[in-house]
Amino acid sequence: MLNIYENLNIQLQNALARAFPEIQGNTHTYSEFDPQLVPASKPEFGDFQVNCALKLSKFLRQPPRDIATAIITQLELNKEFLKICESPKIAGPGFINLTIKKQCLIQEISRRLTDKRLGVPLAVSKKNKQSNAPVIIDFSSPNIAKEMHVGHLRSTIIGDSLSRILEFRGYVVLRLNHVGDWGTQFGMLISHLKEVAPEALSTANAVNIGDLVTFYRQAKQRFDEDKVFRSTSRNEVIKLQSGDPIALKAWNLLCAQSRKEFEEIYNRLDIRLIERGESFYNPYLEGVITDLNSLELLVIDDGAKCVFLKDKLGKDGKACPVIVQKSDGGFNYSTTDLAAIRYRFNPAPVGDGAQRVIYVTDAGQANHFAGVFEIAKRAKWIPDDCRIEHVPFGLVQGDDGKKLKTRSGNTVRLRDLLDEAVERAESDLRLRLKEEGRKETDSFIKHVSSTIGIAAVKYADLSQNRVTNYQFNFERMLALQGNTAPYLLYALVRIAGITRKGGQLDTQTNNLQFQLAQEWSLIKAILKFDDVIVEVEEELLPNRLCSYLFELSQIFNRFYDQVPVLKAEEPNRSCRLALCKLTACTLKQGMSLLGIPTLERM
RNA sequence: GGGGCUGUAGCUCAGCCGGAUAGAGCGACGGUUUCCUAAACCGUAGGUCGUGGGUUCGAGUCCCGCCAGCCCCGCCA
Repeated sequence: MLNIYENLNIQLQNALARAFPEIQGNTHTYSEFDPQLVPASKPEFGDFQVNCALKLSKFLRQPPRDIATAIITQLELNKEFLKICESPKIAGPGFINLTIKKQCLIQEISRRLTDKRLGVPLAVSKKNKQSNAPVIIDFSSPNIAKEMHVGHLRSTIIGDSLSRILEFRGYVVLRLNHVGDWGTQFGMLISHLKEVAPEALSTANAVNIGDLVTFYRQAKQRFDEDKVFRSTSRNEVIKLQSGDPIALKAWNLLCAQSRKEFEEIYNRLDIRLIERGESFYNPYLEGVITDLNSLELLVIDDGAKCVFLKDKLGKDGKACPVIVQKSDGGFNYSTTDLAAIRYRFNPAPVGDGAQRVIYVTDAGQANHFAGVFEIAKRAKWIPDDCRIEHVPFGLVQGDDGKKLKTRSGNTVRLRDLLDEAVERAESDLRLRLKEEGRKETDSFIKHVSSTIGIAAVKYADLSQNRVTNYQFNFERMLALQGNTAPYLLYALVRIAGITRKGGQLDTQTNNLQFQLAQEWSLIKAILKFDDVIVEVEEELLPNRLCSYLFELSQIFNRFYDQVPVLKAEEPNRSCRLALCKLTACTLKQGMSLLGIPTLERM
């Protein structure tokens, strides 16, 4: 109901200005002009409430209820307002409760029945020239030569959903996979392989990903324990970064091997990404240093080139440094991230010309990003009308509240985690079929259980506010009831059932009419979709979309349970079918923005 | 030592620009099926919003102190 909200808001601003002209001339009272129009906190209060009378009371030196009365008087003089809204009511200490006219809601519903975007407007960029400027979402970002593990789950799922939401709003979204393909750890892997498995560095497919992981672990251990190995590794990185052909070939082979593994997971999750690893920014690293140097931001400390942060204080009360070039001449992740920021905001052809850059990484990197963003801002690499944001998320924990591990204490591989979700979904389904005496084909069972399993993993993650740690639990996410993917999928299955039993969802919409409370609450829930999408775009919190879809499903299930559709008399039958259709479209669209496909039967 | 995040029902969590009597789900307890998939629906019980101050007409929400947990803090990413 975005359009209704905006319309009402303007009417209220006008009413306020007419009722109290004295607040108009006051320069510092922008907030007093705000009618504070918000959705009603409870259904009894109507659809919207206006909270400003209480706030204005002090400024105007009048009781809140008098102020509310004056606003209402002005509103009721306005024909435009009377078309939309029932007569406003003053409640409590001075709230104004607004109820939208039923005819107006019906109009909105019939408009939506023919609107593929379900009321969600396309975003209009503030600047015309920027309308094609991409939004960059940097997410997933696994490391080459490692398998994807549970640590990549949240970034991948949340980043994908945010991408889908911004794409739906009409932005050009660049989904960048900033894979770790360039750091010191890479040098140590190559050094180690040179000794133990040189064929891996010259022959394609000589080692599989599992072996690579083992080699990586060994290399890491040597790196931590052996000084000599540490310095050969660092040399190896420098060789690579300066374009040594042998090192480059080895590197390419390792990347190709890992890429196969990643692609498999992304295909299962139905996630598209453009791989643009850290190595991509290699040609731009030097430029970062020269730029920072010419801006006089660089300080050489202990042999390393650093930028000292303004606000943050380090250990001894001194400013906190960010190292951008190590004493051995090598660059590190801060340098890469700075080069990436510069490139992403810089106009083409040597940049992406982005309007907004979003990083979906764990909350542990908050300090790092705060530092890097500060430097980029001081270097003026971020245009004033552009945004850069770190979208942090908490740890994935097990039931014990600690970082999720396997029983043997290893990190959980993402592929194993997905396998288990699907297996559990399948055994639930088979048990259910047996109990109900249903017979289904194997391909049906496979399809349904893999859809449910993956959906459950995604939904469980997305439905929680991302900033808190997330307790991973198969039973809970696959539960047949509650705020889970299966519950939402089931609501859609019920609607599909109505279609199968002869309900034509595409019925005439000229003369919609509704009487029952269950119908009206469904209507109001459907109409909130656009508000939710716009809110998620701004706040980057997909859990708000999940809550909405859950509520919509609950309200629909109540409607389905208490109100007959197919057996109703006309015109109720057609009108109810229209609501079913809109519910289905809204749920499907919402789920697809979460990256979750839906089912006809389950 | 410095910084960040978190603390809300037995459990897992929502809570939007500060607004009316703090909400869900699970679990517990009780009910509903000649009817479109009961993977559903209806009802009951359950709270000192970590804690102490402050700001405000009004604080779970903002500010300050304290307690607890997790994370980060110069050559890993």
